Amino acid sequence: MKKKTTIKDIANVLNISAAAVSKALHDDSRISDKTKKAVKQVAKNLNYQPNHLASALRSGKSNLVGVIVPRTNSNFFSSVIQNMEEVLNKAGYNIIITQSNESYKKECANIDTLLFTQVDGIIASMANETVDLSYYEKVKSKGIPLILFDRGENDLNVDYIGINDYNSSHMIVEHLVKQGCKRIAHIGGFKRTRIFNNRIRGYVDALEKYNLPQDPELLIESSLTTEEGREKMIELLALKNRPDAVYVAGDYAALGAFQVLNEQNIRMPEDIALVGFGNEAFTAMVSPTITSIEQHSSEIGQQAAKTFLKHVKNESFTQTLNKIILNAELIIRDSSKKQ
Amino acid sequence: MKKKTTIKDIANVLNISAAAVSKALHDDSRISDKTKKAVKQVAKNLNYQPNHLASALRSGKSNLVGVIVPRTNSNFFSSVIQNMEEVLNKAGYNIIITQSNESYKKECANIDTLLFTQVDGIIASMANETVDLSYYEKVKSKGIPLILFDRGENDLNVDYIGINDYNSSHMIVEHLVKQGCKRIAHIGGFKRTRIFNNRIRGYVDALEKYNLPQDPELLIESSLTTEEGREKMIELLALKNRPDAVYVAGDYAALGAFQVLNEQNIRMPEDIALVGFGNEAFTAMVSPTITSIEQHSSEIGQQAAKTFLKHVKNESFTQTLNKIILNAELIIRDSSKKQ
DNA sequence: TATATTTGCTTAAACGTTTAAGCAAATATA
DNA sequence: TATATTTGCTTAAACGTTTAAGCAAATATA
Repeated sequence: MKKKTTIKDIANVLNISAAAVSKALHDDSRISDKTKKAVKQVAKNLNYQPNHLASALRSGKSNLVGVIVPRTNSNFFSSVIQNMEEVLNKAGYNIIITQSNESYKKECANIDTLLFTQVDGIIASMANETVDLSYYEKVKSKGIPLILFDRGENDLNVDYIGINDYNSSHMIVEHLVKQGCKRIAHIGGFKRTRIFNNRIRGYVDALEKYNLPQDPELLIESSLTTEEGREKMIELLALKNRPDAVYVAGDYAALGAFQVLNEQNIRMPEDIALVGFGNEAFTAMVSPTITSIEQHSSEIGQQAAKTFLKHVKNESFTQTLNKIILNAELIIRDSSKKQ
Repeated sequence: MKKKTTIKDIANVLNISAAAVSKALHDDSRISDKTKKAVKQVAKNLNYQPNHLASALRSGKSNLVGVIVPRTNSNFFSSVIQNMEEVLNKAGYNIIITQSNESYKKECANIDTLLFTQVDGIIASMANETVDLSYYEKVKSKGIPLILFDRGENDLNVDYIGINDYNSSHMIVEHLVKQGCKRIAHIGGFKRTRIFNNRIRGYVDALEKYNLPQDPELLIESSLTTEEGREKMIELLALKNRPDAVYVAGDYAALGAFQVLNEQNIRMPEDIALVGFGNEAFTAMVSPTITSIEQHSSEIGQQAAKTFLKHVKNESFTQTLNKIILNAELIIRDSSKKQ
């Protein structure tokens, strides 16, 4: 195996100290331009690659940011990650992506992995299962910057970037009312998760605002998987008094509902209007296309990264809480467009 | 900020040397059970977390494996990664995921990032754009294990895990022939990429085997994006003599073709049978569902991880090349099932 | 011309581990 | 009982950086 070039090798070639080389490579003002040029040239010639482990160990900074997402194979999360990465790379940080697969256990393992790798910060979106926040408290107590996006909890008292879920529900209900819908159902997530609770509250308040009946059998909590979307849709269709619109709090569950409607030859939007949430790619692929909410993933990713950078910049007075709430956008498609 | 617990803190508590603590934590046989127990207890009490950077620096092993994929938001890649991760985690390795977004430039940057992070190995699937292999040669020349999957090049002469693309094309053509199709078109990838070349060869040879005409206008190369899938389908429909089946070498491009057929009210499979490649989730979501090829992503992920582990186990005689070629599976769905 | 400041480096220690070498005490072997 | 081996540790160096402290030479200031 070839020996890797170190700072000492460069120092030997030029007959200067390793310290001078290190400083030259970092453009220290106390090193002459002549030396800097010479060092950089030799570094290039010897194909020098800085040993990240050594510098991280010495400086106490790994320049690594850990990311935890429920999954990467969704448009939303992969776009958030991509934009986050772009901002962080420019600032000299690299990211380590981990997936929780919506499992609390895996999420804890991921946190351990990231702490073990000595990341300088963690940006996370919590798993559906996560209720116990002690693992996240652990991160906080270590003094490592923690930023949540999309799925976050207020109680943790950390920076957060997300969309206005409450308003999004209002937009959806308003749209459906305009289409002439009178009995609007909501297949929501679990109330214990903040964002889903907000969507539910928005839905309820909007119904009130537009003087629509608030039938308890039209409001269903679920885990928002495709399979549960199917089941809950079947439940709704079994009612004596069927809804004429269904707003599902997640696109994957909306797809389940969509499949059931298709199988039973129930027309969208004529018989039942359907609205999802998340603007996943497939909502524009299926027929009819599904109305959904665009969550501005790129903006969320950028803001999350910038928030992290703010943290490491002025490490002294970090604890001014940043809550960034973006306005979502309703993408109206065929599944709900009656006119 | 709280000072982190180190091995020395534990040593001080027990009045033994730091070296003894290190050995105790690693269950060295020359440390007494009594000491081991005591050390582990104190480590727990003080909430000791080993400093990965220090051990990696000293031992020359980072226990990190770098992964490069064109994108994570596809079923195939996210499943490969998940399975890879499972195997590697069990062996004490963590993974760093990076995306190339099908860009050669980003791919090179990713390689630099991973080398910089001192990964112990790289598992990659190459970007569509990648033709120049010098960056991968760089990895090889550093003596870092390199394993390719799905998209790999023979010339690099490294371990590879993938499916039998040639046979897959045979399966597809055979299936279409059985459905009574006579003019089978192929929207393929670029010949310069090995896997797409194999798919094309398989298609051509299978046509010959079943005595079907080999019309050059039915064989089209493309970048296999959804947009290109649309364009190439439109081209095929413009022929005087239309095909009665279209085999697209990627699901996203197949989706583009699918959309065009739907828009023009061309029935699948009656007018034109459609087959994709990759078994992306949406192939089972759209209507009609799209026949596709399952690439055994979980198997590929596991095998890639195991191949890496083999490399690090017997580092002496590494260079026995491993090429693992799995048989793919044809998932027959409505878009091609005439009977 | 005498003193102060700046420039351009060196020296030495440190980050938190791991590991080769070695040593005394305990135990086994002849 | 004398020697050999094993057990259970310690000592010291090392991995490749960064950085505080310091020093001589060069330059600026009074």
